[in-house]
Parts: sequence; structure tokens; C-alpha cells
Amino acid sequence: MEKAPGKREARKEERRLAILDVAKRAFLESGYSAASMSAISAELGGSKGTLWNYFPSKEELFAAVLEHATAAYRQQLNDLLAPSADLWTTVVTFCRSFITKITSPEAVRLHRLIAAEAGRFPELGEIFYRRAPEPTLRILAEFFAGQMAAGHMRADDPAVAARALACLCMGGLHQRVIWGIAEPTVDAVESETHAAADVFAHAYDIGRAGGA
Amino acid sequence: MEKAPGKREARKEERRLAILDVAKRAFLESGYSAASMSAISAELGGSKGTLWNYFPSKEELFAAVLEHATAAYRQQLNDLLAPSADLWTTVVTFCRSFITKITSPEAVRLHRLIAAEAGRFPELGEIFYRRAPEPTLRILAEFFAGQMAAGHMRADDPAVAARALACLCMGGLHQRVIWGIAEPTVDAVESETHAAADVFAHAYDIGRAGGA
DNA sequence: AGAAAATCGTACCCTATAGTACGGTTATGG
DNA sequence: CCATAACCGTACTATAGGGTACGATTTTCT
Repeated sequence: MEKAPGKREARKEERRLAILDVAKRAFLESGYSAASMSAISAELGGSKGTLWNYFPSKEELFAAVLEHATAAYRQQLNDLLAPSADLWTTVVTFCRSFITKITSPEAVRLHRLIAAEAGRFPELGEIFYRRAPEPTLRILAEFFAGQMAAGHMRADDPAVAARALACLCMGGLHQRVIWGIAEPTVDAVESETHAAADVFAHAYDIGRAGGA
Repeated sequence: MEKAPGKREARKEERRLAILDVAKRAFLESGYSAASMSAISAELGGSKGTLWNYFPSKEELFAAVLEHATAAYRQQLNDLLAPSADLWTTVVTFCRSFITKITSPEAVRLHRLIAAEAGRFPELGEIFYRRAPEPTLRILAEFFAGQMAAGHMRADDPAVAARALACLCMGGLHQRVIWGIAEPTVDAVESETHAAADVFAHAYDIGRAGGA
């Protein structure tokens, strides 16, 4: 089905990506209402006609931007679970990576934007959820199911365990960063990581390496 | 210090509250950018001059609305911790009330608005945090400190325990409601309540009443 | 009653913005 | 080499929104 690219299509795709990139910055920075098509077009450098040629309205550009951004977000969340020697280390490592990702400036802006517009663009929350939190929870749940079966942690509903760990990672520092009252410094991430992992380990009878 | 009210001041205050009420609806519904001063003034029924008489700019009206709304929000969060016969029941009751409050339509809209604008109005997140999450966490932490001292739960940092419980209540259903992909039905709240309380109870060695 | 403050209605200014129109220009494909 | 599709620049429309100005009117304080 894939034909030889052809310079036409190649340039079009490249341009499309450039537009999405500029528009993404604009929307993440200012929100939907405050971002301006004219400004996006100006930063792109071409004419406004061209922009409307690619995306026939502000809403459709916005939808495309979110589609693209959440896809990239998902990509980043896929490889967070890296099994280590022991379960405790795996959990700590996951928490650290996960908290680091979700408190990164771009992730925070994306989160804000989605929360802000979820009321007026109902599909928006769904495409985000299907792409980021849901797969992450699924991977976690599958992993915990195996660990429970192997007797490395208390047996219970693995989906509940997955949600619990995700909650513990998202509720504290992440929330405060979103509210703009905390910075995701390395120290803050580390402290949050250990608090989350600690509570989780106690809840599911996970032994700490070194026997603390 | 408080002088006799005087009809002048009384009417002024009343009018001020009416403005805040209308403006609150507008901002919660549309967000800062999309809400319009002219529309607010129109819904109020007076002249635009009067509106600008009370609040000299859109930004100041917005700030006043948030100030007022978060104050009300705090009021509602204060009485959530109602000690019962045993600790397990207290925790479950708290989770249920807390989750119910934070998933209510108005709380969700407020949350969205604050998340959306925290980037551009840095003080905003702070006034919200100081008024709602922080007092709640403090009350929880004090309560847990007492329970730990009495040997009713595993002794640990009570602040960490408070944060953990709050995270467990905010991470699941609440997030999905904010993203617009879940409804805060009674059943959903109940299920979330028990999941959160269960994990917390295991993490802190809290015995269930009836010995499950 | 009379001064002062608040309100009203309305018209107005200025700027910004989504979106259109169009004639000229450049690149691509056959 | 030529038709065609994309692109550019620019000027333009229409609308809306924040904020102001001002004279007329009502309400409150003394």
C-alpha cells in the first residue's frame, strides 16, 4: 500500500509535523483560547492560507496536536517498568522514572491543557486516557499478577495494586508541580519516590533488599 | 471595629457577592480566556461601568472569584474527619466523604480551572493549596499521629501517611472524572473508597472491624 | 431637603482574532 | 517543458472583547 514517497508527499508530511510542533508549543503554553492561529502562522513563517490548507480550523488543529502529543507521551511511558534483581528495586526504579516523566515541564503542560479543555472537548480526555494512563496501568497490573503468583508480594487484585502505585506516584509532588507550588528537583523526586515505594511495599508485603 | 452596617455598605457587599457568583459560574464553565466580561455584565443586568467599579480588571475579578471559591471549598473540607468507634470505620468514612466532595461537579470544575491557569497565574495554585489540600493534610496527619501513639496503626511519619491516603483518594476516580471519562456515581465512589481504604489499611496495619 | 455616592444606558475606542480572497511565485510530476 | 498543485504576501472582512466616557437617574447619608 505504501507507495514510493515522492517529494510532494514528503514535504507535505514534514510541513505538517512542523505545524504540529509550533502549534503544540503555542497550545501548551497558552491554552486553547489564548493561543492564536495568527501567531502560530507567524512563527511558522509562511502565509496564513497555508496553515488553513493543512488544518481547516483551529479546533481541528488542536485535535491533531493533542493526538500527536499524547502519542509521543505514550511512547515515553512504555519502557518505565524495567525488572531488576528484586521486586523492591524494581518498584523504586519504576517510581523514580514515572515521577520524573510526569513532572517534566512538557508533561505538566500537557496535563494542564487536557484538564482544562476536557470539559469542552469530551473526546479529549478519552484519547489521552487510552494512550497514557491505561496502558501504563495494564503493564503494571500484568507485572504484579506475575509477582503475586510467584509469591513475591501479597496476593490481591493486581489491577487495584497497579492503580494504588500509580496514585501514590501522581498524588503528591506531581499535583503540587501542576499547581505551580513545587519544582521537580532531583531531591524532591527522590523523596517522593521513596515515600510512594515505601507505602506500597508495606501494603503488599514486599521485602526490602538489605532487609530494612 | 465593626460599624453599624449601613445600607450603603450592605448593598455594596450584596452586589459584590452577586458579581462573584455570576463570574464564578462563567469562569468555571468557560475558563479564564473564554469567559467574557461583557457576558458577565449582561447576565448581571446592570451596566458595564458598575462591574468595572467593583473590579477594575478581568484579572482582579478572576482573582477575587478564586479567592472566594477556594474559601468555600475549604469550609467543606474541614469536617470530613469524623472519628468513629474504630479506626477502620473512620478511614472508610473519611475516604467516602472526601472522594464524594472532590468528585462533585463544582469541585471538578474548580480543579480544572486552577490546573489550567496555574501556569500563567502563579499565585493561584498557592492560594488554593494553602486553603484546601494543606489543611486537610494537616488534620489527617495530626489524627494519625494520635492513632500511632495509641498503637492503633503502624508507627511511621504521620505526614507521609496523610499524603498517602490523600493520594489514594485522588488518584483514581477523581482523575478520571477530571478527564471526563468517568461519572462520580455512588457505586463508583463506593468502590474507590474501599480500594483506597484497603490499601491504606494494609500499609499501616489497621485491623478491620469484624476481623476480615 | 440637599449633597454625595453609586448605578444606569449607551455609545464608543482600540486591539486582537478566526477565517477569506486573490493574484503572483515556486516547486513537483509527467 | 508545461500543467498543476502547493505556497507566499498581503490585504481584507467580520466579530468580539476589554475597557472608557459621560450625562441622566436613583439611592443613601446627614
